[in-house]
Order: sequence, then C-alpha cells, then structure tokens
Amino acid sequence: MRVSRIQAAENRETVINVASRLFRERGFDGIGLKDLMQAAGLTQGAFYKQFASKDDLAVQASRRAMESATLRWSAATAAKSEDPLGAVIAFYLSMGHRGEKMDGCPIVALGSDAARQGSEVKASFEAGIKEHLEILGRFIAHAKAEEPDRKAMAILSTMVGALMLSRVVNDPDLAQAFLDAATGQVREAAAA
Amino acid sequence: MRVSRIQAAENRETVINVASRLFRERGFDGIGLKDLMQAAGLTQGAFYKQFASKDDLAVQASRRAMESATLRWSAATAAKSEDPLGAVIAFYLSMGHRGEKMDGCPIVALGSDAARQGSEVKASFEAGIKEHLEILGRFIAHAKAEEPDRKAMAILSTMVGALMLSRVVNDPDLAQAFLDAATGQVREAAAA
DNA sequence: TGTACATCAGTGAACGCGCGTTCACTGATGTAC
DNA sequence: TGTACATCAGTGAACGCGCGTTCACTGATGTAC
Repeated sequence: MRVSRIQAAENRETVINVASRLFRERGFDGIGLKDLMQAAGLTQGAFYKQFASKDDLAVQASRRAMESATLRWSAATAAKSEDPLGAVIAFYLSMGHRGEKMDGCPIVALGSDAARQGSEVKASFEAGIKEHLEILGRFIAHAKAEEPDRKAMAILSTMVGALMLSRVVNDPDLAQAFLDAATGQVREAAAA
Repeated sequence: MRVSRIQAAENRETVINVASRLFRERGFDGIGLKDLMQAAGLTQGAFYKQFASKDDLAVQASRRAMESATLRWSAATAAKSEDPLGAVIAFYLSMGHRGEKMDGCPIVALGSDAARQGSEVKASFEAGIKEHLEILGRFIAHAKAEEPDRKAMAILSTMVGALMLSRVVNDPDLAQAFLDAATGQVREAAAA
C-alpha cells in the first residue's frame, strides 16, 4: 500500500529518531532491524525503501542523536541564561543523565562503538562535537583569543569522561563522586 | 586429547588475554567465539570447558584488560619516576594511544559497551578504575587530606574523555587538539 | 615403580536462532491526458 | 475536473549466514593399587 510522499518522509524521520534512541540504549549491534522498525510502527521490509543498509541508518541516527544533544544543551542554557555553564553542568553531570542512556549524550552512549565504525559515522559525531564546542566556547571566560577552543575541549573531555566513568561502575556513590569531581573541575577551568 | 592441568590453565589464560585485546579492538559483539578461540590457537568446542558462557569470558577479559592497563600505568611511572604524571600523560594522551585500541585503555575502548553489560563486567571495570585512581592519587599535589581522590577523579575523567573524543572524530588535527587541551588541563589540575 | 582404569581438555560437527538483506506482491498515490 | 495508468512505500515471507551453545568422541593425563 503506497503512502503519500509526506507520510513517507515522516516515516523516515520516525525511523531515524527511534534508531537514534535505541542505538544509544543498546548499541548499534544491540537492536535488530525487525525490532527497530516495529518500534517505529512499520515492518522490517519497509526499511530498504528508506535506507541503503543498517550502516547507512547508523550514520543518519548518529547525526540525529548529536543534533538532539546540541538542542538539549541550547535549551538548558536558554532556560537559565544568567548561568549557562551551570545549566549545562546541572543536567549533564547528574545521576539522572547517568541513568537515561536513551536520551542522553551520544558520545558516551555510543563513543566506543563509533570509534569502530566507518568515517561517515565519525563525521556525524565530529560535526556534533564541533557544535558542542561552539556552545561551550560562548560562555567561558577567556583571556586570549585562541583560548576558548582549547578550554572548551578540555571541559567537554572532562564532562564526557566523567559521565562515561559514572556509568561503568556499579557503586552509585562512586558514580556521584565522579560527577561531582568533574563539576568542580569544569567550574574552575571555565573561570580560570 | 586431554591436556595437562598446567597446560589447561595456560590455555585459559591465553584465551582471556586474547579476548581482552580482541574485545577492545572490536567490541564484545564484534568478535565471535570461533575466531576468538582460533586466535588463541584452540578450537571453538574447547571454549565451554573453560568458561560458562561468552558473558563469563567478558567478565574475565574486562578484568584482565583493566589489570594490564594498570600495569602499563605503573610501568610508565616507574620508567620516569621524577615526573610520573608526565609519564602517564605522555602515553595516554598521545596519537599513538588513539590508534592502538587493542592494547589501549579499556575504559575508552569498551566503556559504552560495558555500561550495557551486567554488574559483573562493571565490577571488573570498577576495580580497575579504583586502582587507576590510587596510582594517580600518589603523584598529585593536594592541600587537604580528602582532596586527592576528588582531584584524581577529575583528572581521570579528563583523560578518558579526551581519548574518547579523539577517537570519535576523523580529523587528526582535531583529535590532537583534544589530547593537547586535556594535557594542559590535567597538568594545571594536578599542580593546583 | 608399573599397570589398569577413570577422568576430562580439546575436537569438530551439529543445533536452533536471529540477523541483515532480498523479493514478489499490494494498493493507495501521483501523473498524464 | 475526471479517468486510466504508472509508480512506489509498505508488507510479510524467504534467503543464506554466522552466531552462541551442545554433544559424542578422542586420547593423553592423573589416580588407585
């Protein structure tokens, strides 16, 4: 049963959105196309009318995941414009974020997997990372003109690493300690 | 053909060592038991005489990977005892380490996957992470008594995040920039 | 120390299963007149 | 605007394949006497 071009385009977006969440939760290899399409309200066979392969979807879904992460950063800073860094830290370095892989940072949820993927997936991540750095660069103090990027990179590294470490340990107290330690470090680095 | 108890124990160690490297390179799901056992010089069928399941091996291999990472840290600091932090930074935050997933940091190579595994795999990582923190804690300046842990956690977070980010982007210059930015941040944090 | 037998690490084929991908088919949509 | 036909997004079954796991078998090792 054919479907309108508009409907088809919407279906494609739905699949990408669903994939961006399920890949983050279970990894690229952790969810099959049958279950994925079912979660999008479609059947397995429709997949290849929209995507060349599962790898192709991985590229699109990675880009979408990074885009939605960027949106979340922007939303957090917009809601608290007098302390944008504090707003980002508040949601990123939190136990809530540690627990919600599906809607959380794709770098942490998929980074190890992405490092093994082809250059197209990495390009999706790279583009999103650059946007993250730009956002960070806007609200950190910097003495020299070339410093903001360097500082933003250090801050992003600390945040990504702390969330990663918090997820890889069982002990919630240790997880919280990593998030707290990173919070302090990021605040100092931004102010320095 | 039965094999001596000593030989059997050695074979088991070989499988764990091979797995700790291949899992890091390709992920837990990226290498099958047939290829893995072949790489260890054995056949597929022997696997279940040594391990309860592939998940069981993932636990053992994760522990082994973290142990060998700890050893590498210790070796680096021993070789350059006048500047142990510099020694760790020199190999950890390097383009060489970015390229060698197989022998590199398991937190970065397998972190995203480990976060999806059961608590036994996470326990392996947790134990290794604590050892890493202890090593770091030994050679950072600290004013208060409770500070070393907090500082070590922030430093480890920055290092893990920077290596992760360096691997997830295509551009080698951007990768190098993350490693450089982290190097500066870690040095400052350790000295503060 | 030497012999007889039980043990069990390793072999290699087989099992069922779920995977990514393909395909003939359907029928509403889009197009040509 | 209305009709006839081509298009093609979606369906659901089928394909081959590699996966983790099981199993009957082998034969050197370890043990009992």
